[in-house]
Amino acid sequence: MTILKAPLAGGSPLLTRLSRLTRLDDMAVEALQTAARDVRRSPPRRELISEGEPIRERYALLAGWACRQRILSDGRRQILSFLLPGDLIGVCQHSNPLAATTIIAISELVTCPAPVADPGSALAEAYARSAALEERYMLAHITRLGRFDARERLADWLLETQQRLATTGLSVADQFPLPLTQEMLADALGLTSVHVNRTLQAMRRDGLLILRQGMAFLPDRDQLEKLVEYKPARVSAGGENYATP
Amino acid sequence: MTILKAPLAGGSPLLTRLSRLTRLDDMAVEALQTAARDVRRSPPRRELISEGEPIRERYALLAGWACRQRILSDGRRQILSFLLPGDLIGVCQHSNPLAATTIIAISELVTCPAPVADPGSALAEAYARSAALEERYMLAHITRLGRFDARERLADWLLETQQRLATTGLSVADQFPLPLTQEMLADALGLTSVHVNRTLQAMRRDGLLILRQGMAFLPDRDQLEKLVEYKPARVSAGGENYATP
DNA sequence: CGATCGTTTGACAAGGGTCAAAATGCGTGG
DNA sequence: CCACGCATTTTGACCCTTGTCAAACGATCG
Repeated sequence: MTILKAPLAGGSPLLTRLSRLTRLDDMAVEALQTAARDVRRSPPRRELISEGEPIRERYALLAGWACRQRILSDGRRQILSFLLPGDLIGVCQHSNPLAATTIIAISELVTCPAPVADPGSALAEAYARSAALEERYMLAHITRLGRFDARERLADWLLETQQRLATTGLSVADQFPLPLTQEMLADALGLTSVHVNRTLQAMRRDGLLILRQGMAFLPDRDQLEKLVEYKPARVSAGGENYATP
Repeated sequence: MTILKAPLAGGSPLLTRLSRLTRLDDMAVEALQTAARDVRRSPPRRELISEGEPIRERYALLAGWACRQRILSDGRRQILSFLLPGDLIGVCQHSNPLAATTIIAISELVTCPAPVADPGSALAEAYARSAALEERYMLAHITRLGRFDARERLADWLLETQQRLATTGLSVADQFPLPLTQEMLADALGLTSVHVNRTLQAMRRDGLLILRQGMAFLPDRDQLEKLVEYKPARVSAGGENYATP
């Protein structure tokens, strides 16, 4: 039966991810599948949303990486978060929203419109949980930047990212694509690219990380998790992972 | 007439704040006023919500300061945000929510239950905008921690906090209560208390800040704003400040 | 008046930043 | 297939911001 494997293998990563957050009904599934047929592409560096502008469209990211960032007048940049396949872009609960941050494509992207969710629908619940998860990631990022040293920041971020990708089947056996430059990592983790470079080297020496050809592999997950007391993000009581029995 | 001054002077800071985020209808105002009659108090250090626990009750903070925090096993603490009068606590869009962080009282608190908002109501819109604002503050905090040095962190945080307090009339003429120890500031800003102390002293020497008896005063707002390119948070297009004509 | 908490100070250490250059990788076009 | 140009990674030397440790000082409170 393909039904069991579909969400992870060929299906839309959006559907896969949302169905792990709450039980989706047929209406939601159909809306998501319909939406996923109307894809569009964006090249790297394209600005999807600009800070301060009204948000017109709500997308879902189907393939590729993007990031939310803020740039200071003297050139300093902070990457606030990365957007991975299955993530929502610009989905928001109130009227006339203004974009909180600029969002730009890192790799080539495939997006589709995010279906509108009626209040009270299963889809609305999924969106709300997705937003709650996003909040977790922001809180984790604050802790990383405020209280972790360079090695801890990298370890924690790698674990989180691996896990996010695993949710949509994009990471298998602690291996996953990492299409970032060390400078982007630095801008996300509040470091300089020189220091990221040195820290990554040290981690490779210590057998915590293997990088090659844009792929990352975590050979010693336990060690990494111990280093930062890693706990996967959970958003609601007694009900996640609805997709996989 | 007291009606005009009420929201700022004696009225509930929650009502004041929400009415600045969207136009509240009579139903919303009444719900908020009714809720504000059912107050309860919490002493300093009381844990209002514990990380990972199911969220039972939704409060609004009417008086006093609280904070969201995370503590690491080796004792390091990160304060994720401060909660000020008028802020919501535990208000959340999805079912069976788990608390993302611990919330503890800093000073003695006065809280009331937060009225439930029907989907589509003015109150729901206000809650959504309030949540969006909270997101702005988190994003600002990420940038502070990732890319600002100690003086910039303090300047930016002081400006933001002053402005949040001004929204509910708790800061007048760039003066406001600051019931924090330097250690709490350090835990929020990703520094040590020793360094916060030295940075504050330097800022006082430079005429950027005056502290006495738990009050802060910003004598040179322009200078501070220039230092960090400060921009007040806005959440929606063409519609804030509904309360003050 | 001691106890306790918070602030202030000093001496020193270290993690991480800066600057600059070299090495490596990679896509493109000849 | 090679050569070139560009982006990225790597390295080295040096410096500075911030952290650490410890003690003194100051307020507040039973």
